[in-house]
Amino acid sequence: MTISVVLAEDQGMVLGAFAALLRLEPDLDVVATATDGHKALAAVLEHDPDVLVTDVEMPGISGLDVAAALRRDGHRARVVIVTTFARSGYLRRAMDSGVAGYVLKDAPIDQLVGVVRRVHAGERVVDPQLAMAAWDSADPMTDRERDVLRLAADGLPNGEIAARLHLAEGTVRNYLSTAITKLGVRNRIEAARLARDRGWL
Amino acid sequence: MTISVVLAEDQGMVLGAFAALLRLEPDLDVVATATDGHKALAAVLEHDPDVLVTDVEMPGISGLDVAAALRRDGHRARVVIVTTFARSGYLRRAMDSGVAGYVLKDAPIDQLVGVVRRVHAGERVVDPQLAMAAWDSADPMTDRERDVLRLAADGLPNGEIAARLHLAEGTVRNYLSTAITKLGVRNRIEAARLARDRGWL
DNA sequence: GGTTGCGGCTGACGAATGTCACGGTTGTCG
DNA sequence: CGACAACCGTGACATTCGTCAGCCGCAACC
Repeated sequence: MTISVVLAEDQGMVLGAFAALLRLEPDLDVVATATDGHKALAAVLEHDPDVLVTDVEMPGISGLDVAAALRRDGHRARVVIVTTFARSGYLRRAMDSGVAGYVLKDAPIDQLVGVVRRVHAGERVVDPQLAMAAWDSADPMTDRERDVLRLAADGLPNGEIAARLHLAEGTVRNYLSTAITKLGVRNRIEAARLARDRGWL
Repeated sequence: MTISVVLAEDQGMVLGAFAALLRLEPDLDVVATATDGHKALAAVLEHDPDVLVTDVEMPGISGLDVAAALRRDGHRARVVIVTTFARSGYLRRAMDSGVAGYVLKDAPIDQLVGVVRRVHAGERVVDPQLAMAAWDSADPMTDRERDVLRLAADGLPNGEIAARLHLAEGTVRNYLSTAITKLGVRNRIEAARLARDRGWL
């Protein structure tokens, strides 16, 4: 019995390479591919595959959002996330979204096929060293601090951030200040870098 | 007659997928793979391949640096750059380094094989729409402005930037100001984003 | 030789950012 | 209930950042 797979990845060349590779496995059947989150979701609904293999960072909606949507609708497809960086925040959100597997693009290629099979067999598979890292790095920021930092990271000045969030400018400064302190950095730029690297934005 | 290829790419899974794919072509022979710039350079020197296919962004030295080193030593290997983003600054540097081919990971997978063959045949191949973009987007910044912006992008405050470059703090502020004006943005954060996206840092 | 333009460099000054002390609301626990 | 802790929100104040006017050296050009 073959395992049907939908594959989503925004870089066409990588998508093509992964697809070609999975097709070499006799027990796997790549029934569709997609280059963004919306198309991935549509492809899953249309083809009802056993497994969805998806990148996190894609144009439009992310792979994590697709996983959350499938879980909400009670869809049977099991989701494997394949991503570039070991961002522990992503892993946490992935777990909350009921993702079944989490693999790094740094890993050897054989892992991908193996994880697809194990996930289809009912296991939940996470890169072990990544699972460790997720524990001791919980996001210390509050929702408001995250909102403000997200906008600050795009280069918006405080005044504009305040306008968008309907806050006083002093309030925006204060949230940024607490975020900077909590993260142990010197200014908004370093705060944004650190938070992004950890997957907290 | 087969074309011998060395393949360099830091993400193990992508490297494996590309390698597997190139090996499917009867006229291509992948003689070695590498996961960073140093290993790529060593592999080329050891195996003397016809073509080196390499990513730009890798730990240690970049693919562009490898290309420049090979050119300097007068090595016969022809270089194909495969990269994620259409950063026109990279393309410019690639051309200066004597790179023979430049492909985007967004492109379909068939292009990679095609470009390797065409490059081996003596052609110089660049994604056409990318070549257009490179023309009208020359870096308007001076060397000093670039130095300062690079450090500012890492979140260093002006005082520390000044110390590292042996400048007065006012001078640093001024370079950043001119850079911000030239790029047509509002502050250092937006300037850093824009310059990075264009490959100017 | 004059002058025109560009890049490196600087200090002064207004504008934005970061810090601090504080009040209001909500939820939890003894 | 009262005490406590956590988060949201604000204005005042010091620090940092961004802009401006200007000086120097150098190369291009008539």
